Amino acid sequence: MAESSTRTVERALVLLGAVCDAGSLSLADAAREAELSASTALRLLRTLEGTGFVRRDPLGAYRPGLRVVQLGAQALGHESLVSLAEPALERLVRQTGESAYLSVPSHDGEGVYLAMREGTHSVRHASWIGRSIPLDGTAVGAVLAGGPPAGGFVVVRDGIEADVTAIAAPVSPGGRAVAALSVVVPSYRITAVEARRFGALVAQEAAALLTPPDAHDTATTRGEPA
Amino acid sequence: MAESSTRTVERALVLLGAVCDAGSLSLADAAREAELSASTALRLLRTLEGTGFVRRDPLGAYRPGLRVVQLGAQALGHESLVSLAEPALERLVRQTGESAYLSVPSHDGEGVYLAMREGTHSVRHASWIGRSIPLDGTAVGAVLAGGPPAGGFVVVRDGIEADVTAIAAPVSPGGRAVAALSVVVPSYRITAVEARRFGALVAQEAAALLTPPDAHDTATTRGEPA
DNA sequence: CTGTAGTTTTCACTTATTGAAACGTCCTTT
DNA sequence: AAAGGACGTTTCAATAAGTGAAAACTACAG
Repeated sequence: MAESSTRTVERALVLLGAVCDAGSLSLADAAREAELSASTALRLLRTLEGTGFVRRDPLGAYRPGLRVVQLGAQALGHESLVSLAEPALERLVRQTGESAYLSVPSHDGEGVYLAMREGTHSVRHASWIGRSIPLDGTAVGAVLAGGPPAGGFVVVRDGIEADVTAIAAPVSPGGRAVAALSVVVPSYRITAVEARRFGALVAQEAAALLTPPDAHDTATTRGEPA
Repeated sequence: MAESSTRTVERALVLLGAVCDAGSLSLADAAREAELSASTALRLLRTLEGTGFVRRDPLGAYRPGLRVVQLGAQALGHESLVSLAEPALERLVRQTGESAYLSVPSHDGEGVYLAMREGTHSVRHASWIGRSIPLDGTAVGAVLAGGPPAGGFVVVRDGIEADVTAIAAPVSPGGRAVAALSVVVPSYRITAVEARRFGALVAQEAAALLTPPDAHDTATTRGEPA
């Protein structure tokens, strides 16, 4: 039912998230962000600092530490989806000229961009890996949260971001969407017809993503040899 | 003096680190790794799970969660060093044909690879972003831990890894090494003369890395507008 | 010089974390 | 088939450990 969580740890993690989200945060700001008293926030941040998860810059502000970078990079490496998706993103960029993304549902009812490939146009959509995206009113959200879309893909013109059209398709092995491929285009550049063409491409890549039925990373599972 | 740390949080972070290092860990293994009782480990891992820092795979094993990937990717993006170093790594690969790395000292007396560029040779060194490297007996370690090397760079032939020669130079604005650039080559492929040539290249790039005297990322500092 | 905001330390309160023990389950061994 | 072992999970009493108000101290701004 409710969550059996350790409050201290939860708070520390919120703090860590706040620091990472902001990129740089003063103690007071961090405390406010996490709704903690200054003394508690200080203590927790010190712990995070001691373990390398945050560091203080010369002005005393808290910043993400190297441990975060290290663990994140490791995790990204292990994330088989990302490596699997790279070729697909590559192809989408080649075929559409636009930036292509891989995103997955996050734990808190949002989505996260896991990988991207920049488009070739000089005016392109500027987003980035690790960014959270709301599931409401976005193409990615529609395919991640909702059931399988009608034509296999979703087009959202001028959703949360004006002047931008997003085209997304679900990666759903066995029905449930575990990820989304998407292409994001400045709206002025795309017609309804072309959007459908792109949609078909995205849907095709998304469908093909997990079809090669091999066990890709069973090697590193469960402890080491003796 | 000693560290004023919250034990609970420290333990949880150790657990998180263990899971990320292993890529996949059973509860019992994680508990052993962190030297915790099973019940404590379970409770803490549940907290980490609830916040998205770890997730359980279908077999019940713990794996790094999306939050880790997200925060790590964000941090990597903010890490100005990485973006600054990209062109330098690129150039090193072009000039040497070998894999080039950016690494920084970690909090625990080790180093971490932050960025790399793969070499063009078909036989190349396989390492990866986020990997820890000992500071003893490595070229990177020598420049990160020790003072400024004699010729501006360090060559270590067959250090911890046999058959591999590493050439590293420190990025040290104002004396202290904050990072290292390095090139790693299969030993059979490189002569002493060429090693010196590479060394000069690496040293040159390392020295130039932080010279453009501009404040590169003051923009995102300290909260948002109003 | 006075006032406001931030960072840090201290300390008494008590809440929230802890780990041994017990239980059920799923394998492996005999 | 039965015994043994390892794992995941739950419970619960003991107490270790986290908490936040307040005060001290610093740094600015008016």
